Amino acid sequence: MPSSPNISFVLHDVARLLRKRFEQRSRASGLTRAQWQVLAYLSLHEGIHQNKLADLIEITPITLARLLDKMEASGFIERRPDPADRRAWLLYLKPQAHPLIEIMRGNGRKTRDEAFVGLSADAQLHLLQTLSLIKSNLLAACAQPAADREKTHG
Amino acid sequence: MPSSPNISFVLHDVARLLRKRFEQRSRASGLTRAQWQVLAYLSLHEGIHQNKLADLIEITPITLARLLDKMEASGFIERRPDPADRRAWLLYLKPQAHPLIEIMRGNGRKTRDEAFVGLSADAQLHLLQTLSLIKSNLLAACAQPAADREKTHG
DNA sequence: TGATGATAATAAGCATGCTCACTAACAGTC
DNA sequence: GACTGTTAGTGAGCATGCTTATTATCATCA
Repeated sequence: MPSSPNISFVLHDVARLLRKRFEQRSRASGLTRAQWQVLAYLSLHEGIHQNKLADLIEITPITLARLLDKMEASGFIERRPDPADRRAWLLYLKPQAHPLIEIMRGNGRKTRDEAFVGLSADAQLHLLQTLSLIKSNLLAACAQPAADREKTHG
Repeated sequence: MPSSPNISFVLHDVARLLRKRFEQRSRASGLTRAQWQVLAYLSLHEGIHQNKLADLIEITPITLARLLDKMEASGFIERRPDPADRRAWLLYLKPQAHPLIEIMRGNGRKTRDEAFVGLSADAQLHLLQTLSLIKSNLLAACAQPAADREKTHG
């Protein structure tokens, strides 16, 4: 990066490359990385509302809705009306999604194995903890007004 | 993440949140994170070809071309014909881009400060080195055929 | 000089993420 | 029962990234 390599830019690059590699590997399955993430969370929370699932994944409800549209069309998931609330849907996996879960989990593992060559298990754990800390810092920051004129002179 | 939080997903989340926070802060400037990255690299390599700049940033040439279209329309950069090659452009900053560089650098610094609360300078350096290693692993991996059927049974 | 292949840039089309705006339904309250 | 505010989901439109394909030009070799 400019002057010294900027940690934010490198982090972005790593995220982009992880996605790219995962999708190179998963092209045949019909699932993208984002869709796989939805499936992974949903498999642990069947019957959830779109809203709550979006909260879990930490994306906006509309972003999730678009993903679900595609996954429903592909036959991976199912929206059932919520008998208690006519506005809402309950989300379920379709049977054909189940075998994919193991395959995609394997693809994720292979991709991580490639990415983490030269990193000990300890180093990986440490990285995960560091990233989790940064994530919670950012979640807190994003919730604040922010504004770009906070002590611009300081 | 499913079972144990998955390091790839967390990494993705962090990248997304970094971008989101940076753009919350920079909305007034007219530059997005990606455009700022282009500007930052370009400021160190004026007169470069689009091709070479895309290589530096490690995005595809078409992705860069779209960014440059917008930045040219906004008056931040300039494409000049290469007298030695009628296919190519030479890229230059426009004068009004220069003051933005310092502002955006400040925004980046503020965003990182928020993100890295609780991380020592040593820890940040360590993180940068770890991410750089992962990035080079992934760059190498992405260049390989990959295929999703490499010892699926193993 | 003319064919062959490589290279610079762009076009088309998809995926994922956002903000902002909207509809429909719910939950209270008067 | 009507009014108000909140909530679930979606539509429109933008930004960034990719793959694949196309055009124009260059570079080489016969």
